[in-house]
Order: sequence, then C-alpha cells, then structure tokens
Amino acid sequence: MRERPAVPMKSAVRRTTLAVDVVVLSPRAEALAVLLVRAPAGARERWTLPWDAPQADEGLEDAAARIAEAVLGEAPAFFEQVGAFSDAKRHPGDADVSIGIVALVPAGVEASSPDSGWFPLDGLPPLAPRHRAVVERAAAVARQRVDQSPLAFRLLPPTFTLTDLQSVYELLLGRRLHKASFRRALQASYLVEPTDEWRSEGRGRPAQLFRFAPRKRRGARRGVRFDLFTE
Amino acid sequence: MRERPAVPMKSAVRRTTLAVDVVVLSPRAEALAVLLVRAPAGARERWTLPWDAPQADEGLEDAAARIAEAVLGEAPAFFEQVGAFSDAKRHPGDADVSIGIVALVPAGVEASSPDSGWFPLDGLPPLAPRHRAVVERAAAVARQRVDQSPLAFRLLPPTFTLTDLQSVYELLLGRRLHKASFRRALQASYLVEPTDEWRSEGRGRPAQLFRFAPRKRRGARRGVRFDLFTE
DNA sequence: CGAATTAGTAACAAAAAGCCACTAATGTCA
DNA sequence: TGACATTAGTGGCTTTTTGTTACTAATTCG
Repeated sequence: MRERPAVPMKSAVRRTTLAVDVVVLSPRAEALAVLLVRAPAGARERWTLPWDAPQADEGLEDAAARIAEAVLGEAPAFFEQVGAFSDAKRHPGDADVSIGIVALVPAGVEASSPDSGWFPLDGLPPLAPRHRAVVERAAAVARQRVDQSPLAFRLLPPTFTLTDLQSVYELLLGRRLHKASFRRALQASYLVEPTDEWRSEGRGRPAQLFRFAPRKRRGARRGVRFDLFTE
Repeated sequence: MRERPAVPMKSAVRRTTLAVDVVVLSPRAEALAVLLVRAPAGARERWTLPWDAPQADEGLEDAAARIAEAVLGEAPAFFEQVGAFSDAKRHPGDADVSIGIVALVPAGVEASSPDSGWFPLDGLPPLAPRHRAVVERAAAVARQRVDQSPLAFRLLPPTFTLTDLQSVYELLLGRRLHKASFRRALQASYLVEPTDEWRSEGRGRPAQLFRFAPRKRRGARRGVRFDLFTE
C-alpha cells in the first residue's frame, strides 16, 4: 500500500562534523561574564567561545572539561548541556552541529591563558552567529535553573558571606531581593552552615562566612505555580 | 612552558554519525506513555524510539517533526530538546551521538502506523541502552518544566475540563493536588478561558469546557525559593 | 424520589513573604 | 575621642498566598 515504510529508520546515518562550544560563566565586576579566547589570525571575528571537536570515545562533558581546562588551568566543577545547535548559523570551525555546554566558575578564578578575557554578557564583542546563539541560550538556562539547582553556589568560592550569595542571586535574576526575606528563606532551606570565620571588608560590620552544606530534603509538596511560565 | 597550546581550537573536526531520537509522550490510560515503533527484523530489541539521521540542511526540530509525523500521521505541536547523548551506550543505528527530542501530543491522538504502540513509562519493553537513557531524560525534563512552560496544555485537546487539566498535572508531578487550590491558582494566572460548552461524562454534574488562552503576564516578582532544588 | 457521583466555591486557618525599623560592629574623620 | 557613615544581622508586624474543610449544584442510577 505505502510506497515507502511509514517508519523511516533505515536510512544510512550521514557523517557530520561536531563541535563542543563551552560557555564559561563567572561573576566579574558586578555582572555575569563569559570567558572568550582570541581567534586565530584570519578568522572573521577576533574572539570565539572555547570550542573543539570531541575526541574518539570522549563524552561531551569530558570534552567540555578538557576545553575549559585548557583556558582556565583547571576544570570547572559544574557543567550542563544547554542544547544542540544545527541551524545554518555560521560556526568558527564550520561544524555542522554544535553542542552548547555551560560551565560555572567562582568569582575570582583567573584564566591561565593570556589569549583569553572575560566579557560581560551585555558587552560582548562580535561573535560568530552560532556562538552568539549558544551564549544567549546558556545565559537563559542559567537564569531559569537558578532556583531548581544550587547554581549560585558554583559561582562563589567555598566560603562566602550571605551578602555575596544574595548578590549572585540578584545577578542571575536581574532584580533586587529583600535582605530579610532572602535570609529567612535560606535559613528554612538548610543549604548553608556558618563557619567560625568573619570577613571585614573595609568599613562596616564584619560579615560571617558560610559554606554550602545542604543537610535536609524537605518534601516541598507545593501546589502548582502557574505564574512561573517564561514562554 | 607548556608543550602544546593552551587553547586547542585548531584540531580538525572529526566526522561523526548523528541521530535524532524522538520521545513522543501522551497520556494513555491514566499514565504517561511513550510511542515506540517495531524494530526491523534482526535487531537486538523488538522496539525502538522513532529515530533517523537529520537530512542535509534540516534543522534538528525539523527532523524530529518529520520522524514523528511518519509514525503519527501528523506532526506534534510541541518539541523540545532534552540533550545530546554520546556515551558508549548502544544505539540501534550505532550513531555516535543522539540528539534527544521530546514531543507532546494530546490524549486521544492515534498513531497512523500499525507497527507502533503506546507504552506506559513504567512498563517499557526492552530498549537499546541509549534509548532507555533518552526516555528517562525526556520524562525528567517534562516533569521539571511543567510549571515553567504550558506543557500540560499540549497533552490535552483544544478544549478540556478543569478536572482533565488537573489530572494531567497530577500525572506529570506524580502526586495528588487539591482541587480548590489548583483552581484558585489557575484563576489567578489568566491562562484559560471558559467556553460555553459543557461536557456530561456519564454520572455526576456536567463540567464546563475551557480553552488555553493566556492573557496577561504578571510580573511574578517573587522571592527566591530554595526549596525547589531537585538535585 | 432518594442515594450516589462529579463539579464548583465560600470561608476560615495556617504558612509564607514583604516590609520596616531596629540593634550591632566596624572604619572614618573632624 | 566621639559623632557619623557604613555594612551586617534580626524582630516583629502586615499582607498575601496556600492548605483544608465543608458546603452547594447538577446530573445519573435504580
């Protein structure tokens, strides 16, 4: 009856070129910043995301770790895929498909490569169109996940003040939060514990340092929230 | 100092084989179900996810639409990437990398291909290991996104009762919800509007039919919720 | 007709979040 | 040295949201 099978699963798999594009995010100078590397001479744009083709039998996250480590000197502690990008948008290596991966690095970590730099998300230099799309998606994913995953703690050193933590949340969410409410919610969550150290930052009362130490898992049996839709 | 450049972006892009694996989800018999197709004779497992290699210059979502349409007769209205899978886990076509894409179709839509069937998520037949991973990830993504995106409405016909809608939420969330709270939250969200039709389903009072018609965008200026962490 | 069944809502109680104002501990500088 | 500016941290009141119970409404079944 049918001229061809309804379920076309037998077509030969085409060979395509694949790239892993890494978006390393970190708070720099009161803004979320992306780590870019200088493009080789002759490239159309002067800066690109760190990227490479995955090696044989190398997982995508492993490839991302290797690529980020080459620029930073050490691998970030957090990675997450943000999507596969295959549209016609130009890639610096002309890869057919890019896997975008976001990595988070604490404030203060410096890149080991001199051919790299941190650029605030709202002040990026010209990038290949595909890289621009990957960065935008990565930022959107980070903002969307911030209260489903302890992302914010990956953007801070092992100990931090509660004001530091609140600043990271404000950075990701793009709005100011109320100090008392923020601390009350944090208290109820059992996510941090105080150390016995205090940091004096010039003027003002010294702040206690805390560390990320999630202890309990509350049921969180909440009703449905229809007002969180983002699309 | 270093023996090789810190930023290894010049390695030749390897050629890899790529597959798009589609997880079509729909509520069937009080459970979330996946659409599977019969594998060709000689395959190690009798069932697989619908999959294929993307054609030249075909976007990944376009490929997913084509693949799903071949089984269903029409393309689903909703697609979302759930990740790229590259680990050694075996794929039916031995693709190096799979892009997993979840598609949602309303309750009641029938497959046009006789070589296909709906299987509840907790009663799947043996699948290739990579396909099993893709299905698990797709279900996790659907569950995670249900209150950030109007997913639930994609699993229902154009008009539905509020009890239908609540049932879909309960299916996705895996727990019962309170009727009054659910309706109050829905009311406040301006996501649905009543039609002037009513449905009588055997015994009991007839229920009014509603349609998805999002009207307002509330600011949703809420504080941070630390209790929503899922990992 | 009355019991069973499903839809829909009012009203109250409990919990969470927003908000303001306060106290605490430091540095700055006249 | 002592007032003041500055940042940290908290108590407690108000407002909003959510959980819960218990009701009323409209239908079928027998």
